[in-house]
Amino acid sequence: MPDCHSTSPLAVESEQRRFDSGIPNPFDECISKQSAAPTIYPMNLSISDQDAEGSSPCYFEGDQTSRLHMRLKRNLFEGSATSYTNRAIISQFWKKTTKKNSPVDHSLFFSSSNVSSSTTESSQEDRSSNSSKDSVQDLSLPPSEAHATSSVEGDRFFDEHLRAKRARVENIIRGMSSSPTVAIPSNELEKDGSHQQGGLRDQYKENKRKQRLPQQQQQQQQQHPKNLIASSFKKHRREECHRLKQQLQEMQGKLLELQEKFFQVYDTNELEQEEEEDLPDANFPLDGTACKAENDEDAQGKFAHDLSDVDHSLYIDYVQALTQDRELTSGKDTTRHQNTDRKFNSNNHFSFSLVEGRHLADALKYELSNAVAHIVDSVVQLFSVKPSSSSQSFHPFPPSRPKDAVQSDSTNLRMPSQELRCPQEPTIHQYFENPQTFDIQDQTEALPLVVRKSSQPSLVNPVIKPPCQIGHTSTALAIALGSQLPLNDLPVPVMSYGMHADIGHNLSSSAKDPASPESIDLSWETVKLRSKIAPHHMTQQPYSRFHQGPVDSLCLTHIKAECGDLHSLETDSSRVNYLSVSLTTLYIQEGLTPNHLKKAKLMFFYTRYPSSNTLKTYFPDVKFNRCITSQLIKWFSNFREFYYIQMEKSARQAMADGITDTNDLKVTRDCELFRALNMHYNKANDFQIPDTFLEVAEVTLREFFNAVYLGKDTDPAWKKGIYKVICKLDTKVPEVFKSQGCLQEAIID
DNA sequence: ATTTACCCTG
DNA sequence: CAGGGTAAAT
Repeated sequence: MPDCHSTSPLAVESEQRRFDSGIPNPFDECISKQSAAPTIYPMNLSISDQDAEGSSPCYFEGDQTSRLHMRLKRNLFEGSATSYTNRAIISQFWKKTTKKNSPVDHSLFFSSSNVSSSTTESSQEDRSSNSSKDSVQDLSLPPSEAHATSSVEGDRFFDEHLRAKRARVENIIRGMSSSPTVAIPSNELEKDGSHQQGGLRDQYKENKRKQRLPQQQQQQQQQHPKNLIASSFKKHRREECHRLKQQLQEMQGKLLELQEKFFQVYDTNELEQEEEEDLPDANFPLDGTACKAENDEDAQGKFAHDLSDVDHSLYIDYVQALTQDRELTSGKDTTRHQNTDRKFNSNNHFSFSLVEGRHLADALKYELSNAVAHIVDSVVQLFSVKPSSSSQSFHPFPPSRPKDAVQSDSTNLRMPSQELRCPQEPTIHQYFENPQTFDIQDQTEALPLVVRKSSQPSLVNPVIKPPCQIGHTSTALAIALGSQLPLNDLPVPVMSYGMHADIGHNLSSSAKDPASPESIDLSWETVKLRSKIAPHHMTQQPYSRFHQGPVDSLCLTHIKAECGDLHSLETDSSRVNYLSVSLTTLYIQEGLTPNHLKKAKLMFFYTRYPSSNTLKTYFPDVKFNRCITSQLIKWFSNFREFYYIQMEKSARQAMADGITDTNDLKVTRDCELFRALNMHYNKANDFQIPDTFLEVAEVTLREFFNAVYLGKDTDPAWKKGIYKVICKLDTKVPEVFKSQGCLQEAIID
């Protein structure tokens, strides 16, 4: 398969592209996703794709809180990375608390929200047939009564304020509930007698509503008097659902206007944002009652998407602000709390009482500490395990993940269940699945490659037990421990691949086909991209810590170059994430090893210009990516460099020796040139250099001799022609090199 | 604009 | 052997 020198680069590139396109690389897939949506989140707090999937049914059979939960989690993906940790934790907390006592949490988060309180009522009605009257009454209770368990000091300071605020909000709610266009199927709200033709409603109907509502809605409003709507809705609930939603939109619009009026103190900037949210919001909470009552799945699915994203972020911001407030003021500074409450009340449909906020803050702190403790325990457990011990003791991941990785291996890399998995894992599991095809020396030698350069692995005498005698995970652990590297110095560069692949690809996993061709070749661009991300985003990137490690150990030149500016990005905030990810990296440890280098050198006897495809064929145990490929190509480039230098030197020596006829130039196993080459490519002298290589060397030597003899060396590009000739002399590498035991077998030759 | 190869240095 | 600069190729 020799090809001329001039076309070799092209061939290499084209072959590589073909390979990349033909073989789906999970890593590349993840990279592409990541590049499309760079938000990151820690492994241990990662959210499954199912959770992120907006159409996941599990969130539609639940109550509004479940939907909100989903929306919150989705916001975690879509939001900025700056606060993802907190948000993820909050999401966890949310899930946990809503499972335990969702009704309470309803009121916890929504009790004082005019919008969501109706939702709460409806949810409770659906479940327990409680009258809305009772619910409203609950809402009317002061915080101290509504949450009798609260013992937080300083509640009294806010009772008056909160009571007044709640009273006003409830008044508005009642007014809204009694509106003729309210699409509440049940009569509870009407029965409770609390509905009034509120002056506020009329006021806004006259002043603002017509300006804000779409034309279509105004027409509908005129076409359907309140009684007609109520009756027709009862008779034809499903048929009227669409119209109902429009009416609910209208209600929502009025509600927003009421909020604006009610909290008119607040700036106009965020009001604009609210107006943008007008339409999506319109379908949400109030109509949740109607839709749930009529059991309209379509509407439910729509509603699940209609909770404004701003609500989530604002909610989280509110939680953060509330927590901060509490820590700063210890419940004494009422002004700050009031400001916080009012701010979020005005711009958000969420609302908290102080007591509720404190409950939430406490719960969040508890969950945070638990999460940290769990991670620390996992790490301690991991690194207290001895290499020879069982692997069962180390399972930083959900139990299904490694199993899944093993099962799927590299055969079906597009399985949705794998999208969250680090794409490097299959390789490790490949390793474990076929230990005989891997040389454990590869792994043990990989890390000290730079640390102790002098060590030369013996091809004939493998020292280390085959990995099949060692637990799988503990083998990986042994690799890490055997390297005698501190945790911080675990080999990094390849890991950063896995990490940044993990980091963001989930965000767009549903949006981008992982197998799409354009998503394959983006891995390296992603590395570059991430290296240029603003520091405040990088601070939470778990792999930033790794870059102080022995980067050279895995010889990933480009990563070293590209990510060099990440050295200064270590932050304590990444510690937890770093720990969790470092566990992952034990699995995805890979790279070119000294044995790979030795093998490449032996391959050089057959091919001087191997294509990337050839390299991939003959290094089946290497998880190829751009960096690995570049490294291998660079190796051969270095081989060629040395080779041609030796040739030129020998040719000049021959000319200095008075040789005039190229036929007198011979390359034998006894000559100086051969010894130099053998020393370089076959230092252990345990490989029988093929005769074809001697012939190639002889041709090369003659080419150099002729060039020098003819004085072509004055031309700066005088070697090009020689390269062109030599590249055609590549011969096929023996098949034995494809197998893992190739070194031993080849040596026997 | 990106990739690749060559060349040089350490 | 890796890193970096440069130029050529795509």
